[in-house]
Amino acid sequence: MEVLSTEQKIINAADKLFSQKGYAATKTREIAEEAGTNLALLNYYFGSKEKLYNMVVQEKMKSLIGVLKPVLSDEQVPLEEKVYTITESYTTLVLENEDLPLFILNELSVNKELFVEVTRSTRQMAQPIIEKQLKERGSEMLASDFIVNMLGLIMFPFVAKPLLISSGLIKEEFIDFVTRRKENILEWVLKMNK
Amino acid sequence: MEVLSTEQKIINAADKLFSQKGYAATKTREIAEEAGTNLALLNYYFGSKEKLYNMVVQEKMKSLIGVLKPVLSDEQVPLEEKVYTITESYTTLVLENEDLPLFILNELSVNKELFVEVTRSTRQMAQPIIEKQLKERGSEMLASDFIVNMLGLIMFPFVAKPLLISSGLIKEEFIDFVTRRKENILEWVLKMNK
DNA sequence: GTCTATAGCGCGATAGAC
DNA sequence: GTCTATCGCGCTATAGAC
Repeated sequence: MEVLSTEQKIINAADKLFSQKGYAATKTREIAEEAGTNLALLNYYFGSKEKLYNMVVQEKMKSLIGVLKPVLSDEQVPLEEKVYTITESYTTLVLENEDLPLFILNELSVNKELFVEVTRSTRQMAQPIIEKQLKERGSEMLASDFIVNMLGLIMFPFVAKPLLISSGLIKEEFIDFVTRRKENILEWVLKMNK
Repeated sequence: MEVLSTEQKIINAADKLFSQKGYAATKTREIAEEAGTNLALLNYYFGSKEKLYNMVVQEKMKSLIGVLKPVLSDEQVPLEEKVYTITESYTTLVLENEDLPLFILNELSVNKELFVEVTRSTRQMAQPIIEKQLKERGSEMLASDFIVNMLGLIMFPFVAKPLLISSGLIKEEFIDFVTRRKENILEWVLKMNK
């Protein structure tokens, strides 16, 4: 039974609420209540709502984008292994944090400059490598299509989860659904490149 | 040169701003200004911010989900044609309204009950048909995977557009990118089912 | 129908006691 | 470090003149 500091409790509460509802719709009083404390302490520790938010966003972004770069841009790792590794780690990561993809996409659509450095350098490193590896396999697919297709197959069920649920899928089935997909994505991606 | 009524100008402005920034972050004063009028008229025509919002959401949802049901659940339309038709109409629709997918997904993730009727009936009609058509082609893919894969390949580039832009893609290239993909998605989907 | 002016309230932030 | 009480701004909504 771990005891969290008030500061950490506020970060956790903010993380949860910002992820679910976005910046504008989340009230600082709600965060404080969710953390079991009060508004004054939030400002005591973080100075303002905006500073607290930026702290949460930075953390989240690192966890999501940080996975891609080293795997994609490593010339020693064959395509199959890239797809397999990224499918595994993203599915696991996002299953534990299901609001993360939509949160990041929203953040990016508002604050477009936020992650230019990370994403641009990832692309510059990875694109030529992927392109070469696709050619070696005799595929004519573009590297950008390859990456978008792979990420789409992995992530789309999570961003579209509310649609799936709304159409009748129940919560437990959703976990089964994405877990089963994990086994198929490598096969699907390879077939598309044939 | 068409002249719009004040009421219609407010709807258009609300549509634009709600889609870009969401409900909480959009101020009624902004909407009024964007529409070239004032706050009082907004309330005169629509009663409240919330009522105006609901009007916008209903419209948008119909335009997006309404495309799927008749095509997917028509037994006379073969799978190839389904993929082709949906790819064409969704790509065109969303190119003219790029914030739409993310907007709908956000709306659904907050207000989960909103579209249960449409989505549930679409699934109940379409799932058995798709399942049968997949079997006839000798594919062992599940209907749910088929639909998620197809929609993911079509829509994911749009929801991930900020990421693509952030990684270095420029605006004009994005249009080329999704237009070129349109030509390939049918082929990709068919290969996946082999 | 359209406007200006303002009511009324919820929000983020802070003062100050403990 | 933690709390209660409160300030002051900016928001939605409305009253009332034209």
